[in-house]
Amino acid sequence: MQKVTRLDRISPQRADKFAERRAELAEAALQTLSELGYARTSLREIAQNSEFTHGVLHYYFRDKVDLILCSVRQYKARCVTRYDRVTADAKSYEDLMTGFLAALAQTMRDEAHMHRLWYDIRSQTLFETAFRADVAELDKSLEDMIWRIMRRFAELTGEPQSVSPSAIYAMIDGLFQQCLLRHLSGDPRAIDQMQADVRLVISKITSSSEPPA
Amino acid sequence: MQKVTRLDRISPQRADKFAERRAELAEAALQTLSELGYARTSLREIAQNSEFTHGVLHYYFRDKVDLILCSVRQYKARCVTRYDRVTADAKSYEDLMTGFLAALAQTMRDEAHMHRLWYDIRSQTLFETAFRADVAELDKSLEDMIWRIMRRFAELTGEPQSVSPSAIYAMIDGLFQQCLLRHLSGDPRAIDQMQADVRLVISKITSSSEPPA
DNA sequence: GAAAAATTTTGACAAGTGTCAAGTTTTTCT
DNA sequence: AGAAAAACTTGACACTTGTCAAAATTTTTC
Repeated sequence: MQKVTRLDRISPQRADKFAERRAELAEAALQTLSELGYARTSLREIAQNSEFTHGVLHYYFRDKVDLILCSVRQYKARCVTRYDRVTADAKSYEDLMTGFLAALAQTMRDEAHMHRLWYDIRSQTLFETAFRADVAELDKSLEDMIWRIMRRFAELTGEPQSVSPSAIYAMIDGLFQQCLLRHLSGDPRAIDQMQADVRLVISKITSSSEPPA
Repeated sequence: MQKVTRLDRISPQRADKFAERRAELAEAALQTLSELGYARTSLREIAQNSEFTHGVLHYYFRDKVDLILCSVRQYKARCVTRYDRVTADAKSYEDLMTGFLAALAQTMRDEAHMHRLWYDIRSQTLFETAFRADVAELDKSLEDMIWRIMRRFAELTGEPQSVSPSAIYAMIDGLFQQCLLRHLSGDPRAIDQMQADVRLVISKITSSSEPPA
């Protein structure tokens, strides 16, 4: 039992096994967090969503923070390429728009619980410095993801992009977050409305216009 | 001791006294929540930020949820008129813009902890149905507050508003939230950047333009 | 000023928390 | 197969949590 010096002089297959189990437990943590939220998630609850008992968590993770950080990183890996297929496939402005809006709607429907976990963790970051670095990095990755789409829009229209990547991301994120809350509150029009809003905003953003005098 | 039937047949001054203390304790709760965040705020901690001991909280509030709801409502009353002075005073587009951006910056600097509390509570709403109604109502009030400003912008330019109130609110809220995280993380350029972003976005939104073909 | 009511404190409760150490079981290696 | 290492379970610890009832205190009422 050397969970600390584990990565030294250990056969690669051993290390893989270790990492695999870590990933498995991190997955259980994600499941639990997305179900209960950060404030109500306990280690025992996480263990119950896995095949193991609560003690094993301290065999694979230093402490609770370590586990949650691992979970967040794992979450990240899955979602930062979510729209890349859309960008690659689009042949026209309307193509890209339709594809993007469809992808937004789909992830809202299928992964709403994961999204609420993300906003919960990011809010924790406003209080707890422990998660800040990782959350900032993930946030940047999401910004880049959105920016890739916006660059493609600009390519297809020929007009230059005047709004900064971080601002566009923040706005679309705001619309997405608003939709998530409505969607989880049972509003059936939430997704349609978000699609209309995002469409309009992108059209406004990607077209040049003079600011009023 | 009739904390339930209290409002019946009680002299108004008594009821006021009761409401006053409730407000006082709710204020202590706000203080604590904005300092520690929802996940780490306990009733004993709240009591320590007041002049009383923890037991008194159950004299004035049914339970923890009741207390927090009361706090949120109290928070609301203070902030939904934040920008109304700006709207009233502005004589020109640039006037309104400058005033709004200055007000945004000031509340970001002065009340950052309260803002992070708001985003924390709103995230809780994604999991807990208890706060949903109140948070939705407050969110709507904030949307109205922003809309009053945007209507004024439209008045001053003469152009009609094409983006919906909820969409504009969501976008500005997204920019504000992003700034808050950066600001609390110690980024000195966060506020300036937000001001520039908000300015650009409003100018794009309040000017008519054709969506690209 | 005594009785009654309202207010506040104190201390306890059951339940839940993160953490960890001492076992038990399983796997790996020779 | 037997020893050693790894993986996992169990049960406990010190502490915190929301809640509440009983006692102590203050305020009001007559």
